[in-house]
Amino acid sequence: MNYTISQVAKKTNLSIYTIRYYDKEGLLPFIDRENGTRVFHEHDVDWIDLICCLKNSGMPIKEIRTFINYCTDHDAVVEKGLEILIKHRQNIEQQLRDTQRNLQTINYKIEHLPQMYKEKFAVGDQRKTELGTKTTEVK
Amino acid sequence: MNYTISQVAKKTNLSIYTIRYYDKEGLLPFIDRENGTRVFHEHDVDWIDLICCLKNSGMPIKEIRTFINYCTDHDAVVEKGLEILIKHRQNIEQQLRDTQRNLQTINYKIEHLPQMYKEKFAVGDQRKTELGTKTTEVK
DNA sequence: ATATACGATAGAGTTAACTCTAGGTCAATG
DNA sequence: CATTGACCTAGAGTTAACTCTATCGTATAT
Repeated sequence: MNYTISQVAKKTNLSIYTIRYYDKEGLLPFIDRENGTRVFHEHDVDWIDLICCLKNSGMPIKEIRTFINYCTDHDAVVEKGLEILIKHRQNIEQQLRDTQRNLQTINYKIEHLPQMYKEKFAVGDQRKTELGTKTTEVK
Repeated sequence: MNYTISQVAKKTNLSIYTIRYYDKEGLLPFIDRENGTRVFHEHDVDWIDLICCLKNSGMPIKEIRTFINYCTDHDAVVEKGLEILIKHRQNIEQQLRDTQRNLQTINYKIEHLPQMYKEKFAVGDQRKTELGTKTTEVK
């Protein structure tokens, strides 16, 4: 089964612009052409899915191109490509930890926002800056 | 205890440029000045930490400004600010799921890369594209 | 035969988030 | 009193990743 660029756009949730941009940037050197028109095969979509995973997890286009080059270069082949994926997996694992920490932080901040507000911005009987709160508030 | 901009830069791992940029963008309307020079207090660093958490978890500068404006605006105050944080927490929870999915995907792709390579790029007794494997290939 | 639709390219424009440069103030030091 | 170092602003420059425009080619439908 073959696909046109607009069909692949739908399947991958990329815009047609983006797919052509990726091709221009050397991410899709394996796509066939018929009279200049791109022809996508089933397996191409698997590769594009991989590219999307790398992009979604923050790998820059240039590095994705390096990865694809390794994969299409018959000397380096899979080993070098695998090396990149395995290294990138560590990034994703780090992202996971970072996001978990962000979640903890925001939970803490949600709890403490009223107090942070009071300490810095509250007006009324107290002064506006923490000079005023220093009387009631101890660090 | 007061801090200069370069001390805050070290504490927060932001560059001096970035801190001034954030100020320019209205993220730090609460910073005091002495003869034009910024003076940072302890509580300011708490607020900058919150800003960093929001930024690290993908909130755009404009939205962070909106949040800060709510917090410094004595009419809207905490409720509106809390609303934004609570809504943003959902984004972070989504990021967590997305990252977990990315991790699964990359694990799968690491396992299957050799096969993906064979299917699309392998040479030898077979042709280079899948045209060879289907003999002629019909649309 | 012309309009419509879809494909293509080259290259310009956009956006976010910095990052840096030029030029200036001010306080302490030799 | 000149130099050094840290601060300031305005505004220009950078980078990544799109996103769009202009223009063209081809095929099908009316």
